[in-house]
Amino acid sequence: MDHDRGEAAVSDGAQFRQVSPVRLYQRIVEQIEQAIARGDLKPGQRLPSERELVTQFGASRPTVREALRVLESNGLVRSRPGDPNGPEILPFTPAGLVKEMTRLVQFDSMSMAALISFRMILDGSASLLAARLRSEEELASMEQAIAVMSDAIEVGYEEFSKADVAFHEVVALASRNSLIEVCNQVVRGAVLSLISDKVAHALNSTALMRESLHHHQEVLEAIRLGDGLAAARISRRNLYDYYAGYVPEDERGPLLALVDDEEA
Amino acid sequence: MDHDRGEAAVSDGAQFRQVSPVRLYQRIVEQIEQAIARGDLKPGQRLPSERELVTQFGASRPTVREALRVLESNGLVRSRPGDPNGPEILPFTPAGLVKEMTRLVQFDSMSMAALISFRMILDGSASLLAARLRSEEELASMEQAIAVMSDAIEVGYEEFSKADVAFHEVVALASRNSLIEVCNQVVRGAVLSLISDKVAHALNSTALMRESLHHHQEVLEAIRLGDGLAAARISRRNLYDYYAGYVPEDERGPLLALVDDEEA
DNA sequence: CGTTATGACTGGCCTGACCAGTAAGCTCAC
DNA sequence: GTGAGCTTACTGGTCAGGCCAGTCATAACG
Repeated sequence: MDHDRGEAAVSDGAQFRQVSPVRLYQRIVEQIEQAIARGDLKPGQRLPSERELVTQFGASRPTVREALRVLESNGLVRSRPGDPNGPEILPFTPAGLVKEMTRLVQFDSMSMAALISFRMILDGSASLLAARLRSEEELASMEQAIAVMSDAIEVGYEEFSKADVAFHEVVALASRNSLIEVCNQVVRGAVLSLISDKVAHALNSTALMRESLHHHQEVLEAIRLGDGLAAARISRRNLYDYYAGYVPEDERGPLLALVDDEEA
Repeated sequence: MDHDRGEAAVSDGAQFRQVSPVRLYQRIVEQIEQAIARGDLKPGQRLPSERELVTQFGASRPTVREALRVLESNGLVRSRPGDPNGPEILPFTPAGLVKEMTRLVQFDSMSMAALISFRMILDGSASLLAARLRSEEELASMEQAIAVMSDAIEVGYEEFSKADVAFHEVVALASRNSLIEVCNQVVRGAVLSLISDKVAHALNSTALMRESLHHHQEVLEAIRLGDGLAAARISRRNLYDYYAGYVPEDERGPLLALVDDEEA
């Protein structure tokens, strides 16, 4: 029989944290990360050379290198062979976020419906914010993107799709929210990569491209007028019309729930 | 004089991509990442031991280790010393995303306003979808979560906050969109970790908690009635009221743009 | 039959070395 | 003096081999 003698007293007492052995390379990563976060190391500045870091940290070169590889994969520094100035501190970019988001979408096996639903939300919100926050320059960029789309219809779907993406990028930019920008970009990429094979055939018709162009013009018009709700609604409906075909019928409920905004 | 002989012909011809030397360890990372993404390696499964990987990849141990450290820092695998089964494939967690976001905000490459704005969009959309898609069970869970919040007011902010999170989790779940769920969780985590120090003092008042509870009840009521637009609007406004104080006044424009939905 | 020792693994870390680059500084011809 | 070219002292990328402290399965032991 277990009498649980002794141990009980201990477990009743102080709270112990889970102790996990911290690798040496992690310590190094932390120190450099904090130095960057504190601003002691600014983008463009250089880290000491690997061999110099070895002496400063008191670790071996492989260990220091492991730390540098981790920092590098996180987009914080970059090492170039032969560079006498040592590894460079990189400016902050959302590249890491993009990578993580992409992983999320890839590994977590999102359903097509979830992706498109999310895209409708993001693009709709971007349109709404763009309608209310856009500058004249951004509006001009959108008009220009639309013009490019219009011209691209003659060239082919390849070009048209590029111009299409460009338009959405400008709208996302005008929303003044880098998170929307990043997420939209990732989700759009994921959706496109999932249907790229089918879409080339399905949409390679000037009629469909013209219709798509028209829809985009409607969004643009709403943005021009500053009518955020309309811009969002039209934007969502466009996406639904585009992509609903790629979603099994019994999974379209969540998509429709985002379209029927006119509640009446 | 430069006559640009020869080179011109080349640069006029084929398009060359920027060539960047790919490190050996990156190749290894890619291969393992893809194997996981493809599903060849599932969470819980084990990688061969480092020495075994050395022979399989034909690289040296330091190189293989660099690859493993990168994968480990990305939360894909975990190595335990002495484990005879080799490194373990981990299930996906959004922890990396949270880290990335907080980093971006800390390094000033993303504004707090963007984070909160995004949270308003996500939570609003989740509420909207929940109002239109929720089952009776989910509605009951929400009511229960609200009840817990109500009780927690007496206990303290710690408990209240937990119940608060639980409510939002249920709403996100009811939106039937795992992307919303995860992103919402990530953004919420990032926001909380960034203001955790201030919030404990600011909100530790039963009056404020009561007000918050009341707001949540309003959202719940809208969800019960199936009024998606109202649920979304109230949800966004609540978040604004909560968090606007943490955003500099001159950056609140984008937030207000998400609140003023009643358009005249 | 339970317990304990043993040995064959594991990953963490180190030393020392070689190579292919880079760029600064030097030399030397002009 | 000044510019072009070479030398050299670095850089990071990679490797081979080794030591240590853990872990775990198994075999020997009580």
